Amino acid sequence: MGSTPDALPSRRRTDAVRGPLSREAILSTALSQIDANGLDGLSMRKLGAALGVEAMALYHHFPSKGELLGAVMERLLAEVSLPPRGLLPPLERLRCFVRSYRQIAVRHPHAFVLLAVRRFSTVAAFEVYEYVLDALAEAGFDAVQSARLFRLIGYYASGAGLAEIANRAPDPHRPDTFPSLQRFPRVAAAARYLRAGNQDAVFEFGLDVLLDEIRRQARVGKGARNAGPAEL
Amino acid sequence: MGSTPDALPSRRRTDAVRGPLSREAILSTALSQIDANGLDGLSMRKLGAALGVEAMALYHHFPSKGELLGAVMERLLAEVSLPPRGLLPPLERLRCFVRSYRQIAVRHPHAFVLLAVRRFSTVAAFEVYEYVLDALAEAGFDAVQSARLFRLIGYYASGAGLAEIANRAPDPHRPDTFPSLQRFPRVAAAARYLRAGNQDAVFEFGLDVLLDEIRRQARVGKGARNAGPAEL
DNA sequence: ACCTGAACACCGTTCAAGT
DNA sequence: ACCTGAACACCGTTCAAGT
Repeated sequence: MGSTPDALPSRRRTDAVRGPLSREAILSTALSQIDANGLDGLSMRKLGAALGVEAMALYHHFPSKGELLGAVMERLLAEVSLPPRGLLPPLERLRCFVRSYRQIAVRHPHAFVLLAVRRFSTVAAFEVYEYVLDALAEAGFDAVQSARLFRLIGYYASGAGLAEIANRAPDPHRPDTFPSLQRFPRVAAAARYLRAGNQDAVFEFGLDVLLDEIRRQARVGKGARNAGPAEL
Repeated sequence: MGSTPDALPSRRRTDAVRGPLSREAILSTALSQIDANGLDGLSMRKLGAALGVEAMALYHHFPSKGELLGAVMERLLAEVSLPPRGLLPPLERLRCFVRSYRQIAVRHPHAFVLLAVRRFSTVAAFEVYEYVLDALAEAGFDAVQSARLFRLIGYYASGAGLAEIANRAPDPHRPDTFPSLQRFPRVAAAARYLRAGNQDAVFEFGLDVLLDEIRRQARVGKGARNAGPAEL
């Protein structure tokens, strides 16, 4: 029972992460735990266990669970792709942003809730805001118009992401007692077009609508005579 | 210490709710607790205490906390106003729906998260779906188009509601370390138009855009010659 | 039928202690 | 500096018991 010379190390880590604990290792394990077991499935104790460490060790790297989840958010945001200015016209850059934002929800349905629900004003978030506002500026909008469209784009992006989650995953907290469609003829008729398989198409349709509208607003702003939608 | 004749009842209820526990009383107390202390602030034990009852008594009315929260969702949904068919043209009915859906977020910012995050297929929800799809049908859309626009409206409604929450309430889990605006000139310029005070105006602007687009789609669907937007 | 009380298996977090 | 172990004040839920 004493110290055996060649004793196996008592810590086992499920990931290929070894050596001293790092913020990086903690965050990626946390994210994969959330992906696997949901937000409620993540506890400091289980996260510690997955890293081969006591729960309290985590507090040496993050002051609280809330702060840790904030860092997970930042990590999610880093997945959004923001193609550089020169590469694409401004409205196409916006399209890329909205698409890849929604992809976060597709890839991390449980974790995406964090982005939707928690307010965030971090450097990573501000970089995204700046990117979007910059594209709007290049499209010819002033600060007021940009702010409005910024919000509109945000609504669409987070609404689309949430719909992605809500429609794919069944609710673990509640058994699905599906109401009979007899009483809801319109819902019955639309049901087959509302299935998860159609989501991508619906999303792209909505995105086109959104961008068309922004294009239209740009034309109005410039005056109808020298409208140049081709450059957007 | 025995039974005194005129002993005050040992239960005290914070609400004006008396008599035997009812689903109604539990739900309204639960909602006001969530409004006051947030979703995480609601526990079965505290809810019981607020009702002057042991936590376990609640399980006689709801099988689990999840089921209780589901019933709270239903209650929130009941707040949405759906003016009857004859009273307003279809697109104006949609406007009412989206507006009042967002008002749930304004009135119950903490509880609204439930609606946004959890999937729900209950009778109350289906009634709302049917209402929206019916308005779209009256506006002349077939099942495919209706399904698309239904989703689009849903994105906008829940995105707008969430933005309402995120921008009003500071995050309790995370101290706000606001990044310096020096590095973000566009954000700095738009900041004053993105304040909470402007939210109503931005929302109405976006809603107009959404409905304009739906009107346009309706015209395209009917063929350009007999377009009658006045009736929408 | 409706509620209680004790118990079980969990939480996040604090704090003193180890190396 | 980095981690442990025990402890505190909570959770949701089960189960047997009370009336």
